[in-house]
Amino acid sequence: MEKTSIKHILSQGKISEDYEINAWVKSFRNNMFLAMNDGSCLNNLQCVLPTEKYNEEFIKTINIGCALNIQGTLKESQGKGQRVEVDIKTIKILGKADSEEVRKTILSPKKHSLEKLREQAHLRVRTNTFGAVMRLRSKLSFAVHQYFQTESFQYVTTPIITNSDAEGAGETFRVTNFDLKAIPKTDKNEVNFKQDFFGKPANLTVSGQLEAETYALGLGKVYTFGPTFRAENSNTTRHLSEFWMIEPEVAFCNLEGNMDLAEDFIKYVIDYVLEHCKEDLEFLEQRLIKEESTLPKQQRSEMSLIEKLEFVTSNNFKRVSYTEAIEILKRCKPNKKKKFNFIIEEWGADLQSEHERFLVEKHFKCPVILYDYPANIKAFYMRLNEDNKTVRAMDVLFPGIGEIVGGSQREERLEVLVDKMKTLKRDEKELWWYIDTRRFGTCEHSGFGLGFERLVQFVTGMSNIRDVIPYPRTPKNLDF
RNA sequence: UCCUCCUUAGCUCAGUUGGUUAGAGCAUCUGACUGUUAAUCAGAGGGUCCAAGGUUCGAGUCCUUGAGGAGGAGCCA
Repeated sequence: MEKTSIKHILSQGKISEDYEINAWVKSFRNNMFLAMNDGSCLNNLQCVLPTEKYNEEFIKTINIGCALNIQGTLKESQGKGQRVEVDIKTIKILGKADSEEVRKTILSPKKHSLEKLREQAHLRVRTNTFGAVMRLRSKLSFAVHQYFQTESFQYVTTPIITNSDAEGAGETFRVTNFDLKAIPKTDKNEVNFKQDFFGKPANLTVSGQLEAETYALGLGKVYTFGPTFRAENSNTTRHLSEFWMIEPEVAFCNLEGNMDLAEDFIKYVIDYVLEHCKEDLEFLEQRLIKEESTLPKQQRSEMSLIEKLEFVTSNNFKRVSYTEAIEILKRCKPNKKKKFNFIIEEWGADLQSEHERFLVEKHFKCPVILYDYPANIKAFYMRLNEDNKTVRAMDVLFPGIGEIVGGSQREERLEVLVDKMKTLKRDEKELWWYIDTRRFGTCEHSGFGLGFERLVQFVTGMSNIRDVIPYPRTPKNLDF
């Protein structure tokens, strides 16, 4: 007999046919009813044990958490909670789970806080919530590749170890082979990197953008999807030290095209999971409703999870220039009544998350793309506008999670780029290869970075980014 | 990194102005149960009160420091 996934049995199983499954026990009621789950889908398969055929000793070894092999016949369920169930013909215990030990873990059949589940991250994937989140994460990554591949983008893997920390995107983790107890020093008592593995300082990447740009200027349309490392001491529900980032980069494309791409891409992947992960989304939606039921009505979400996702895919993102945003913020109530911690007084102010949240959640009530920011608050590689004071930058802002995409049209003019690097004291020698591309057939090009975990957060409704990645890495946390 | 709050049984939490032997629900164990749905019913066991130091006749409770966690801010994706 061929082994079958529970997903297949529940969706396409035929009554009176025999099936074989390998799965874990989710609950065992009345010494008779086994709720089995193999991770292929949210729902369990009920398997009914003919109690008279097995002795007490054997039945006692079956516990929550056990891995079992079951063969049996599919039939209509006599009980009410499920459509079909399996009458067990043979049952084998593949892996035991001692109930005294199980009760100390989050496998024990009761409610557990998300913090407790995080402490047992190796077991939390066996819960309904994390099973749903991780299946959605998997489908979302597939949708990411599917979108770009059907749009004729080439997948590029940019280096994880880099020699540059000049990208300006954040603090880096150092990579070294040195014996930390005896670090070689120079005559001037500085670290002698010539003796390190690469012969120069090495870091984990904070962004594949600069490398991706060079590849776009050859392959035309490229995207990266890989791990990214930031050593900032950020302790928030939106930051990880190790996260996955998607960075498309397109030659012969201006900022408008970039915004179109970001919007189309996000809508595509959300549509994809709405179509392919309905069951898991419905479960997460119910979970959210239960979670919010303890809150006062004003703090509850106006839309359910699926309504929110459908709203995003069926409405245009509101595109607002930085200058327009400042005008709106200057005139808005919380600014006039000094409810903001940072009062907006004049053009040029950096927008704080309270301002972004006001625009997205209160003023426009839909995803917002802000563009054309003041040059002096943005990175060196962003293209300077004709006004000489703004750059072609854009941020996509989402309700609840803030900035989900940050991107720009890149500065393709050699002189302007080099001038900018001089002003901002960037090391031109280190980025010679990046500058070089502006010498040989330079062209208008654009791209953006999208934090994959923030996307998973938005789609699953999980409020903490640590709950949408298998093993979160954050300051002071490296437990698995 | 800054601000606020939290840390008591396997889990979630209560614990009065500092005062005998630290409680509850769930989970676990034992027993009952052939149609259960987080099964139910009866009984039992289970504690380094986060750590170190201090105040006190006496500290789960007060003070100091440290470690973790949560929320918010900054940085950002």
